[in-house]
Amino acid sequence: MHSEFENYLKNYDLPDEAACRISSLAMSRTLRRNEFLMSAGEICKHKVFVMSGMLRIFNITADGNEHILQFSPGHGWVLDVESYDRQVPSKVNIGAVEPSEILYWHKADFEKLLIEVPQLRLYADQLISRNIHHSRDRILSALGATPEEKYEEFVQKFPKLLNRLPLRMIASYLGVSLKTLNRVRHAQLQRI
Amino acid sequence: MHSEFENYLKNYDLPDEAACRISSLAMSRTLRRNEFLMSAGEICKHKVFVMSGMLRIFNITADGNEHILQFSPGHGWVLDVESYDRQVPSKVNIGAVEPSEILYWHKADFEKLLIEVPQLRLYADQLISRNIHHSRDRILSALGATPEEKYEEFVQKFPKLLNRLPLRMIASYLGVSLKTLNRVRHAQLQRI
DNA sequence: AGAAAAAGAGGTCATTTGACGCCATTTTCA
DNA sequence: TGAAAATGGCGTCAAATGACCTCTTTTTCT
Repeated sequence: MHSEFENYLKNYDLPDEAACRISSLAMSRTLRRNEFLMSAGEICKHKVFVMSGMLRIFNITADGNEHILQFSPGHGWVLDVESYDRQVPSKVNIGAVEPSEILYWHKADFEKLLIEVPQLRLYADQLISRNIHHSRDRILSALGATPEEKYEEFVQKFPKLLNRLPLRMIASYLGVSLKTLNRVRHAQLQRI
Repeated sequence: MHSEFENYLKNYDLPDEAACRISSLAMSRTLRRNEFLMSAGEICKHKVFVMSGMLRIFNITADGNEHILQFSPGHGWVLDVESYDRQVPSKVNIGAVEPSEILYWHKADFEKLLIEVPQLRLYADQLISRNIHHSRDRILSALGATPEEKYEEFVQKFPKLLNRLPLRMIASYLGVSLKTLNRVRHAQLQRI
C-alpha cells in the first residue's frame, strides 16, 4: 500500500504483517506550502505521519504572535495530543512549512490498531517517552538558556532543518525575536 | 498498610484489592526541609509518591543557577522520568521544600505492579497524558508570555502553593529573576 | 529562647531585548 | 517569466530585565 511507510516501520521492529495492517487503514493527502491541516478551535481527529516535506505545530496569541511548538519533517508524527486525546477544541494550528505528503488515520482506526498490534503500542510508548524527555529539555532551556545557547542547542539538535526553515520560524521556535536571532548569528560569525 | 494512600487510589477507580497490593510493596521515608532525595548524576531507581509536605525537581546550571521543573505537593508523584525510564544518570535534583513524608517503590516492583494491576496501568497513562499537556502549556508560556502573564498563570494554576513557597522559588520556576517577580507583584498591588 | 540563616523589598546601573522602520535581495506562484 | 510577497539584514530608540548591593524582617533550627 504505502511501501515507504512500511519500510519505515520495520526500523522499529514491526513485522511485515503488522506494518501492512497499519498501512492498510491509512489515508494519504498532499499539502501545499502554508496550507493548514488543522486550525485552532477544531478538534484533532487524526493521527498524522509525515512522509515528505515538513509540518509545524504553532500557536497564535491574541496579539498576533506565532509560537512554534514543534517542527515535523519527513518520517515524523504530528498531531495535537491534547485535542486528540480528549477530543476537545485545539488551541494550536498545524500547517505545512513545505509542500508535504502525509498519511493519516482516524482516531477510531488507530485505536483499533493499537489493540490489534501490540508492537505498535510499544512503538507508540517509545514516541511518548521521547516526547516527554524532549519537552523537559525544552522547558529547562527556556528557563535558563541565553538566546545564544538556545540557538546553539537548536543547531546541535536539528542541523538538517537549519537551511530548510526561514529564520523567522527558528526565532519563533526559540522564543526570541528575529532581531535577537540575527544578533546571535552575527556574533558567531565574528568569532570565527 | 498505608491507608491514606489506599484511599487516594480509590479516587481513581482502583479497587480495594489493587490498592492494597500496590500499597503492600511501598516503602516509606521522611525528609527534612532541604534534604535531597536524589542528586544530579545519580540514577533514579524509585517511583515516589508524596504523602505530605512538598518536593521539587530542579536543575543547577554550571554557573550555579537553579531552575525548577516541578513542584510536587502532597498526593502527587515525583521522579526524574528520563533517568527512571532509561536508567541513565539524572541531570536534575529532587529535594524537599518542606518536611515531607513519601512512599516509594523499586522500579522492578512497580513494573511488576503495572502488569499485575491493569487499573494501575490506566492510572499511570492518565498521569503521563496530564504531564504531556502540562509541559506543552508550559513551553507555550515560556515562549510567549510576559513575566506578568507567567505569574498570573502560576497563581491560577497553583493558588494553594503561593503561600507555601518562597518567592525565590516561584521566580526560579517561572524563569524570571526575583527582582522581576517583585516588580510584577508590586505592579499588581498598585492596580487594586 | 536565641543565634544564625533565609527571605523580602527596594535602589541603582549596565545590558539585553524587542518594536519599528527601511531597503535590497530572494523566493514564490500564477 | 514577471509581479508580488516574503525574507534577511541593519539602524535607532525605548523599555524590560538582571546583577549587585543594602537593610529590615521573618523564619529556622538547635
